[in-house]
Amino acid sequence: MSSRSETKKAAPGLRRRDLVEGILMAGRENSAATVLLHTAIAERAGLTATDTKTIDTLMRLGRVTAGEVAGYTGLATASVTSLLDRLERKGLVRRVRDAQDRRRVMVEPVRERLAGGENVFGSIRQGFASLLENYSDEQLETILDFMQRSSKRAREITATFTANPSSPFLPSIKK
Amino acid sequence: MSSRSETKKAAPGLRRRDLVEGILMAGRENSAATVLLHTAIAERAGLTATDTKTIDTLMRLGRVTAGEVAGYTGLATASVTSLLDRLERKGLVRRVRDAQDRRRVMVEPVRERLAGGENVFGSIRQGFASLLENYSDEQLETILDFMQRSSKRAREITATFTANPSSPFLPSIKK
DNA sequence: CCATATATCTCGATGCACCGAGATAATATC
DNA sequence: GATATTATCTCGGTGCATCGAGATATATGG
Repeated sequence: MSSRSETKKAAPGLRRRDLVEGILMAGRENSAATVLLHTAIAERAGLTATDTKTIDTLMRLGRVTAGEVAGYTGLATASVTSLLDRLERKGLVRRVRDAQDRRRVMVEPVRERLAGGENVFGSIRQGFASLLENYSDEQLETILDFMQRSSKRAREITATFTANPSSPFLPSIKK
Repeated sequence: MSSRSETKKAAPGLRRRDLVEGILMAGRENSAATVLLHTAIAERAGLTATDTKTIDTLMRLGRVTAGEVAGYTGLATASVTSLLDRLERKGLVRRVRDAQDRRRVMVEPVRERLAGGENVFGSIRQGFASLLENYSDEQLETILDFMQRSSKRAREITATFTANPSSPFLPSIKK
């Protein structure tokens, strides 16, 4: 793509400023590609953005109440009911009545269904795993460290958005 | 963070397997965080998934026709019209009649509006840029190389989905 | 137990992205 | 220069996620 100082492998010899610039650009590129991939997967499975967001949350947290789902998604409880209906009908989550407080409905992900090696996620995993063969152990450590810091930072930035509803976005967006 | 066994080459195969495993896990984590961030941004700006997808395409390709937007998004032309109406009303894209073929409408991104340093994207960039100060030049080269390969791979996988409508996804998804 | 609070669900209504079919305007073909 | 083709738009309609208000069931406190 951007063939400045067309060196072949990574980019040896680039000055640090160029490296930083390149990584930031690659980061945007990577974000866009990630979103497109997720969108394609969701579309294939007939899931809305809210559906996948909920599934991601459940995969992270395990088992939460329906009310907590409302909190995480920002939906009205009526909407959560139909959201969970959708997901349960597809076999992606399970509703379990809480034994302690039987008003509550616990929601849990059906992990076999979501992370099994025989579905898309398995083949995607394989696709990315093969990329890693090109790197030394030290390099893998660097990559791992960066990815962990990077997603932590992404979550921090996301939090500033969702927490502070009046933070600036695009200048004067018209509805 | 990774203050685990500082053994250097004790069990090379095993250690490496852990690294690979960790990176794959961090990758999922990172994907989820990225999607959440994008969703939060889009929501804040009142953009749908199709809107952001279109904007990403325009940022990549520059200027395309309305018909090409239909191709990239998979929308009917009627839907593209209202999609472009939405985006134009917000000042994010511009419609320009093609001088050569005046039936055609060229669509171009309003880059000042989308990538200016004073909006969210600028502050997000800043947030990620500061992460990079922790690494040596060699490490940055590794990170850059990996990110480039990674997004290339993501696009390849996405292509297999959109190209091959009957490839397997989740086992027996019920509508 | 009775009153009140809490968690989820049901129901009817609404908004909005999307679609198909036809209209409009410019271009290409003969 | 009549006809077919292409690119976009207009219009009416549809599906679906979401919502508010009220219903139902359970829990808690006096």
